[in-house]
Amino acid sequence: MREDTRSKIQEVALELFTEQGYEATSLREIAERLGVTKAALYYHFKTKDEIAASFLEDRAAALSRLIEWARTQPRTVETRRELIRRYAEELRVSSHHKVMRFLERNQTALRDNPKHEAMREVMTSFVDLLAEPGDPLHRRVKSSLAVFALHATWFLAKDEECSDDERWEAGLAVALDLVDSVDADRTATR
Amino acid sequence: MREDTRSKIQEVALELFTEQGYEATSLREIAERLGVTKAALYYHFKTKDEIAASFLEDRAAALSRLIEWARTQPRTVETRRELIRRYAEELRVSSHHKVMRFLERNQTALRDNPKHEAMREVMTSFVDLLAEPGDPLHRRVKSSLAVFALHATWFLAKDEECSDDERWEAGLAVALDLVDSVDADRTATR
DNA sequence: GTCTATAGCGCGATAGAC
DNA sequence: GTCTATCGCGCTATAGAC
Repeated sequence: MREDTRSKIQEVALELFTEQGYEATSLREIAERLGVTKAALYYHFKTKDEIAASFLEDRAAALSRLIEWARTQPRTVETRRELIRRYAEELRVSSHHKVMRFLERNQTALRDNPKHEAMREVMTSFVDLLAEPGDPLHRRVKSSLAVFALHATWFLAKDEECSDDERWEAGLAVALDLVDSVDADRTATR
Repeated sequence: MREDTRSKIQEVALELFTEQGYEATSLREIAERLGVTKAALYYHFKTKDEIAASFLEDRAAALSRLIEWARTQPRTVETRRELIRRYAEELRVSSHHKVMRFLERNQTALRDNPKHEAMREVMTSFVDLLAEPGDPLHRRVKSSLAVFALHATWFLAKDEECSDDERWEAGLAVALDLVDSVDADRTATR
């Protein structure tokens, strides 16, 4: 119950940063929500940016592990399908989708955060694994959309008349479909 | 040369809001870039929010006209394909893609701006036109991705080794492909 | 590990001269 | 239509007691 003030700060900050925006959320609000003062936050994190960096770093590391795994595999459709499945699972079981939504909604505000830059690079590597080096632009766009399809199902308005599981399944189905479609196109024009 | 101070403010504001973020851009920066003072901006716009609202309103109106046209047409694949083509053209020839990029990167900051809310609603209507009322979730996700594909080609890093025209064509090709794919799926399961 | 108190700054916005 | 000057605020961050 002592040291998890730190993780409670992260949890509340992630929620407020996402819902109200990073810049629009003051440390006073975060502190108030936790029943402490601003000064207490500064014991756990040196700056406001460092709070954001803390969860970006965590998720970038998780993504890196996934990428490392993929690099040990042959560059086939099967590997790509499995990569999509594993990433979809990561989104489902961890806070990953929350962090991605925070990122998506605060792109400019995080512009100068080094961990944001690191996260962008990892995402680029991830998307690169879904395409072949020589693929034309339209295939690479489609491959990016596969990843975006997985995110979109978490980002879309929660007022749809369906459960999180249904949303997750729909996103996965569309992503796999896109990977297959890119592969079919590649085979057809070989 | 007189009244176009107003449009110069809009132009500079749109660029800075997009590159640095809405909240991170101060009125002082906009004024300095134009060689005037903050007070001059207040002659043309009552508040900072009103500057953002001014270009959101303009593009929401353009999109509404497109939607009105589509509503006079039969709900067929051909109409949907033409709708996608017309929207792609709007993105290409006007400032529309700049405004959409600004929107995409400043979602939380614009949260309380009424014109942002209006824009969201218009975009929802637009995506709804691409799907049938009874379509399952995965088809609606795919339809949204068609629109996102058009945006993505403008939003993606400009450091790709290709021209704006090539990017535009790739986005259009992928978007039309998705519309066709949704229609094929609909026909197959009828 | 959390508190009170405050420094120091830049912001959006306004008043009123020209 | 643009200026100078200024107000009032809330923010990040720090100092130092407990």
